[in-house]
Amino acid sequence: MPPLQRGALPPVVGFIDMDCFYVAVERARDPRLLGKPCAVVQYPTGQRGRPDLRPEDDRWRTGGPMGGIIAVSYEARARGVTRQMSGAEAKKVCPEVILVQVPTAFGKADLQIYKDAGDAVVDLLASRCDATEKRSVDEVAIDITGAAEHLLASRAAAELGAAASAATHLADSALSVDAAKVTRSSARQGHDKQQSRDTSELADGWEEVLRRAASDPVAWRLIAGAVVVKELRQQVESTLGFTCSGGVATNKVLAKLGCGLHKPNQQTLLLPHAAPVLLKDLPLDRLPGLGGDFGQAVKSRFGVQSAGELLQVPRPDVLKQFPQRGEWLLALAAGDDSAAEAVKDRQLVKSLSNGKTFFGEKRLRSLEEVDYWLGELTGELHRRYLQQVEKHQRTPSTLQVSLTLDQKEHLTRQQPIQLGSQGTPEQILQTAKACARRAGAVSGVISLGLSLSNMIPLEASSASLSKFFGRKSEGAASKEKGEKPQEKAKAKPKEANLLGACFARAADLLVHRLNQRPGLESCPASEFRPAKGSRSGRGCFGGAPAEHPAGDSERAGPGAQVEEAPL
DNA sequence: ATTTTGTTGCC
DNA sequence: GGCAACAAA
Ligand SMILES: Nc1ncnc2c1ncn2[C@H]1C[C@H](O)[C@@H](COP(=O)(O)OP(=O)(O)OP(=O)(O)O)O1
Ligand SMILES: [Mg+2]
Ligand SMILES: [Mg+2]
Repeated sequence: MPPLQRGALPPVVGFIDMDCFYVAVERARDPRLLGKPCAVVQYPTGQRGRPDLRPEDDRWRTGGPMGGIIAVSYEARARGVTRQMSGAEAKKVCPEVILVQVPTAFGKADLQIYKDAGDAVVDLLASRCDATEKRSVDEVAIDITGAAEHLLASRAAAELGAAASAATHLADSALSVDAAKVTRSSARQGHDKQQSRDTSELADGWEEVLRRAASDPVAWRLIAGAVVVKELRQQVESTLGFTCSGGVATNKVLAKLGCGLHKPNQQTLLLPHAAPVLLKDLPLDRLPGLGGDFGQAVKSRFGVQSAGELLQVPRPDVLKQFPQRGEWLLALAAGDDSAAEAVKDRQLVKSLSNGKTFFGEKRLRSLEEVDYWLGELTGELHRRYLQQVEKHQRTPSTLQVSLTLDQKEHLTRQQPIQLGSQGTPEQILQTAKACARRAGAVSGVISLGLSLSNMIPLEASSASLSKFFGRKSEGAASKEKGEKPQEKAKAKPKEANLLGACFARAADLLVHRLNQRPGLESCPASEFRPAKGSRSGRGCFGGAPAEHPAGDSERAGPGAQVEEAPL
């Protein structure tokens, strides 16, 4: 990997998470919400033929059913409002709370305004980053090694130190370590440990850090990274009007962990020496991949609660209980770089999906009803598909239908679809119906979902290809957003697959080398199987397999699927 | 009684 | 390539 070869030094990784994001998007549209306790709700978007609520309509909810809360302002959090509450419950604990309903289109929630806002953040960040990875609608991981090194070379050390320390929490400060002790569920709600931002706390520890960093190149680059993140956050706020929190560390896991320690509108630097301090009492479920059944199994298997406790378990015991993932697990609990994937350069989503659930009485009882809702879902997805063609010159090649039937059975059916640049809703609907028929969707349908995936570039113009190669291999800020270079789609009946076929292999290798590193990485779910019937409160829409990562030889791999020993 | 997106294992 | 399961925001 020519451009970013940095010898043995680890990269400088930043992580950005927007503050109460959907609320922030609504506040940017309607400043009356600024400073007020408010929340965004999804009204149970049910019946056929109800008028849609467009983004520009008055969407404040005052009476009737209030829907479920999906985002909460910090003012409302302080008064006890939480996600997952119903609007009515929120009104009980906080009568002043303003509830804004998400727009609807095609008879269902329409999240487009939030997606657009999230994309704008990614675009802005990408201007200064070596790699920009969209992690969710409101999160971005960034490789800022280049920008940090540039600052180191162009600004005086004292100036950098002053700028970083004035704006950045240290992850091993007393306040940070306290913030790390709360479990995932309480951390998500926001708590006082995260919020106090007086300067005496910020100063805590910085003097010594700056002294020691003089002879520590890794630390110095990270400190410069904190300045980069500070500037990027400022730019996001002034350009887009959203505040966010930031984290800086040598890998994605730690950067994200740091990011979550102080919110809203704050940032945290997690230097290598702080990792053990922070992880010692960190509840295991705060680590990525351990927030679900697997994390619970790890906890109960060893009788541990924190990452520090897990590290006390004799290594052979861990490896015996979790042969495939034991090494990864221990590296993760230690905050080791080898447990985290490199920051990928992917600025766009890999799939477009939507879905709707039909509870109880609303269960779909006939083929006619199923087809009606497939039509509504198709309408929305087609609109989004056209947007991808226009804005990003790419088209999906797989359609997946997912549905839940009466007895909780969940099924998916997929098939290739050729939409090119001018696909029609009818084309999507016909394919969707075919999939639904194969799945046996006739009556007792509790949920329906559609997904378009396997995005491929439209138009194998030599321009788009050489752009891809040229920019990437020079390593300079590439504006490519991460589509698969192999397999070009025909924009029109013409344009065959010539260049695409020629370059597919080389492009694949190149992308792979830029995006992947060897090592432990990844956090799958083998070696742990949930109890038989234990699939109760989970989501309905199985996502679409977006694409194959063209797996590099040695993963923790399939082959030896090992059942965990019973308790 | 939510709606998305991404990953991995297995065939 | 197709499908199920899991994890996350
Ligand atoms: N379970 C969910 N269902 C639907 N939408 C969700 C869910 N979780 C999160 N979202 C949406 C709404 C959020 O504003 C947005 C970003 O999530 P997240 O970062 O976890 O919280 P947040 O941005 O609202 O607050 P915070 O300031 O704590 O980050 O994604
Ligand atoms: Mg957020
Ligand atoms: Mg988030």
